[in-house]
Amino acid sequence: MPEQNEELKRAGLKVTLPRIKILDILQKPDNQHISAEEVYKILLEQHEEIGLATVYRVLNQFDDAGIVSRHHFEGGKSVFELSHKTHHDHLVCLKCGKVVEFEDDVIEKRQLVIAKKNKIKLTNHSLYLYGECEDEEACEAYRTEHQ
Amino acid sequence: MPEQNEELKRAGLKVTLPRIKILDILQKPDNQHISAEEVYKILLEQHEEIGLATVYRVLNQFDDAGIVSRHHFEGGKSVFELSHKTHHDHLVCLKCGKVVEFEDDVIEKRQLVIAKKNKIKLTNHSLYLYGECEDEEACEAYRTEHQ
DNA sequence: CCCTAAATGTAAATAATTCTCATCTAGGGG
DNA sequence: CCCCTAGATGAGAATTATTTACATTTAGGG
Repeated sequence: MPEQNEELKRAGLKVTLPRIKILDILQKPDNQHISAEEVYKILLEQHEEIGLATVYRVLNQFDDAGIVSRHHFEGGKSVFELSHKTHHDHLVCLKCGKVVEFEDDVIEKRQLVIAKKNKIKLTNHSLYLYGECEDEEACEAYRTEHQ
Repeated sequence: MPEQNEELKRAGLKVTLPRIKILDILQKPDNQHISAEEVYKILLEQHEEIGLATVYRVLNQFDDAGIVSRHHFEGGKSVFELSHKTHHDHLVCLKCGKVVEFEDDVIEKRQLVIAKKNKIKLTNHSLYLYGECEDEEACEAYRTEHQ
């Protein structure tokens, strides 16, 4: 995991246990779109003595550094995901909570057109599609599995 | 304002002073995309003795009833707007806070395609474009005017 | 190895929103 | 037109998500 340390150093952050552990958690495929609270719970399960405030602080620093990006899904709390991937938007099933990432050039281009038409220079955007899985069985299964 | 009372009755809500006053505020063109706190402040200025809890309750009821729709702009708090208009998305200037509403058929259609491709039945979506006014003077002026 | 700026843990503080509960009132039924 | 009750309200306590204060600890450059 020397690349991890590199990532922290590049961001001007000291390499500390909390940061390594949190980065570790964020890198697990299961933990995409995770909230601060959930990160904290996982740390507890790992018997790491890391405070919730530190989790929030570290996630904010990661966000500032561009290591993660923050999303506001419906329901209030923020969720985070590693941002080394290319830009993408989200499709969320409101029943089972499954999140699908997608990228659509047509939509991206239209956004630029719309912004320009309104004389605004686009800096970023958020697009969330909400719906329900067509396959109800798979949906139900996914939901129970992810508590 | 009998149409207002009608709107409340249709939603199964008793016609009460707080509801009338809040609906009144929401109908002013200046008060599009207003937060609960802001509604409360206006009520105070009008010397109406309406509690903040009531403002939240009423806005939630209006949302449930489809009278308003709720948006989560960046920055945490929810804003509300009357929803009698047709569907539209939002373009927000992060410097002056100006909000432009737009509707784009191309984007709408692409969303349906993307959802279908992922076997999800789309129920709703949120699209916010964030940027900065190209005309900096107008932007600054707008900002100072809207405190 | 040492020193300092940066990081951390704990607990208290904030912010947005919801809930509790005692009191009040809109409006349908008599 | 009055009365009664389900529904509405106000005040403040409670919750939830997040940030801050502060005393203590530690990473890592010199």
